[in-house]
Amino acid sequence: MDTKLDYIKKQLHTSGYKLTPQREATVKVLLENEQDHLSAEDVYLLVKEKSPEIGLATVYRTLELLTELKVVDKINFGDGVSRYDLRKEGDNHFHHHLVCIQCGSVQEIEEDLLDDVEAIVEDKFKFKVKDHRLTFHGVCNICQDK
Amino acid sequence: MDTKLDYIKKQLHTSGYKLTPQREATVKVLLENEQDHLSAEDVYLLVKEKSPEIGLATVYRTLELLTELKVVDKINFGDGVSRYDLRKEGDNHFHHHLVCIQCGSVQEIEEDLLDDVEAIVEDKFKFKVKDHRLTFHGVCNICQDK
DNA sequence: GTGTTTATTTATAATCATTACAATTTTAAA
DNA sequence: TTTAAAATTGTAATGATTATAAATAAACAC
Ligand SMILES: [Mn+2]
Ligand SMILES: [Mn+2]
Ligand SMILES: [Zn+2]
Ligand SMILES: [Zn+2]
Repeated sequence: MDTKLDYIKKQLHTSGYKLTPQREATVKVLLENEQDHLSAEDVYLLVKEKSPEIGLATVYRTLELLTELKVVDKINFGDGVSRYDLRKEGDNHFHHHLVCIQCGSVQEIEEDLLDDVEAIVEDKFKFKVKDHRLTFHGVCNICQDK
Repeated sequence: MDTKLDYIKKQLHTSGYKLTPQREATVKVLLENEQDHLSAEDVYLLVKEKSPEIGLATVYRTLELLTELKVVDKINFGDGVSRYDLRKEGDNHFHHHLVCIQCGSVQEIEEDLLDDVEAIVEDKFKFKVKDHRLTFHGVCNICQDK
């Protein structure tokens, strides 16, 4: 956990930003809830539990900054809010998601799986791929057993 | 164009809805701008040119209805608005997009390309795929030549 | 056809996420 | 210390979307 925090601290420093107490509190919440897909409001409420003096605007600005630095990915599952997803250290492509249309659960896929598709896109459409967003909508294994 | 309108009319009727003049005007705007990715506001402004008496709420409700019926897909490219994309007749999966991070252009890919990936998802994760969203972010061929 | 219910639309107000702003505090530099 | 830059705070403003109530239009029953 601290290794990851240090790594993020370095990423901030590299771009000329400091890890302020508020930013640290925000990053810690993200690290402690890595499997979730928290909205800005979610993060704000969790940060406030340990640092009640933090402002909502700061959380928004921190998440925006982390998004710019590619520490997190901002994603939208179609409900009205943006959600923030920590990137695994070293990953240069965003991971994929399986959204269940029955129970709403969100499962993650670490494997890239898109090498072939990207090759086609680069070849046929002459499009230089930098990143991607892939979400499948369907029925999760638990809901299938009902 | 009229064939497509009739087809959509049928889809509405099948689900117990009528093609009111307002809905027809909205669908026509979508058909006339098939290559674009219009926001609700965009659609509203275009509809108003020919039917000035239409209300914004009606456009929103119509787009919502068409989304439920899978006549259109609601998509979010990360700017603050939802955009609406007509499905090609008979397509049961949403098409893909190439978003240029330099000029902002959005290119469409009709080919599915995901058969193999979906097979893996269904097999390995026991997830029954119903639909997908795939967007590549990168540099379009025009911007590469600069 | 007349009266009655239901669906739809309209204009507008309310909501809610996000962003902008001005004042204040913290940190770094001189 | 004095000064300047960076960051934060609380709150106001914005802007997209949704909810509401009154008005219209369409479908239905007699
Ligand atoms: Mn995720
Ligand atoms: Mn499209
Ligand atoms: Zn499920
Ligand atoms: Zn471009």
